[in-house]
Amino acid sequence: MVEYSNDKIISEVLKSMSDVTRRSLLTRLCQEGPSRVTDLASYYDVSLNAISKHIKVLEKCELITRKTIGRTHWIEADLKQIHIVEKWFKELKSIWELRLEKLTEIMEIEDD
Amino acid sequence: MVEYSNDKIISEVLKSMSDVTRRSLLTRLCQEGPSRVTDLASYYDVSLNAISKHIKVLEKCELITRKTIGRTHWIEADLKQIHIVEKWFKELKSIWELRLEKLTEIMEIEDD
DNA sequence: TAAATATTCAACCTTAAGGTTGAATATAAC
DNA sequence: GTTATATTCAACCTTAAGGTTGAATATTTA
Repeated sequence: MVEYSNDKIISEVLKSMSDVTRRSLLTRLCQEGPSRVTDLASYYDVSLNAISKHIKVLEKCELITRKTIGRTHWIEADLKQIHIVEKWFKELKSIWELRLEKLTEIMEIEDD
Repeated sequence: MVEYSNDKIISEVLKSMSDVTRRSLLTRLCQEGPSRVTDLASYYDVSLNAISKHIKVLEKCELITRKTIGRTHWIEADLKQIHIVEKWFKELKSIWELRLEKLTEIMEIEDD
């Protein structure tokens, strides 16, 4: 089996979430459910355009989805991409554990 | 209880991990255990200085620790900061779930 | 159809990120 | 003590990120 690399996606998702405004937007979307761009923007000090851009960043890495009805864009959180990151965390931890196990083995052999 | 905000730390950790070279360094450090800067750098195409900078970024948000012995700096992974991010993910998910539960309640009332 | 509303596009500015090279520092080895 | 090794510091370059403003587009309302 060829396991293709998620590197690019993970980078995008992490970077996207590293901005405090975007994390706040995600939180708000989880709380409130589907929301309009203008309504989301009303909670922040920055311009509507800035929020529109943030939303585009989140959309690009699929942390949100957009449903356009007429002139209104309904934005909704989508947490599935977070699982990819969580999976990477898990892998990293297991790599760490694996080394510790090997280390313990070696020490046991040396004890003989 | 006053819950102080982890926002800044979370942003730093996420941003730090959003770079593919830094994630690779972390992985390698988990695999190999404490490593010297020069040895780490030998695996990458970029300059030693670039790696030194990456290590400083990881160090700043405490994803690694450094123990200097003579001229050699021993770098070691430290995954505790990852828990802070995982906690944030968990919170986000529970916020999402909470809304769904409320939504279900409302629908049940409407069913009466 | 004219005016208001919702949103994006485009151009621009400032700052930070990631890279480079060359020099500086500190320690170890000869 | 001179040379080699390990690492950082400093200055610089290029590109991208996040912000702004003003105009464009699309749709709804009056």
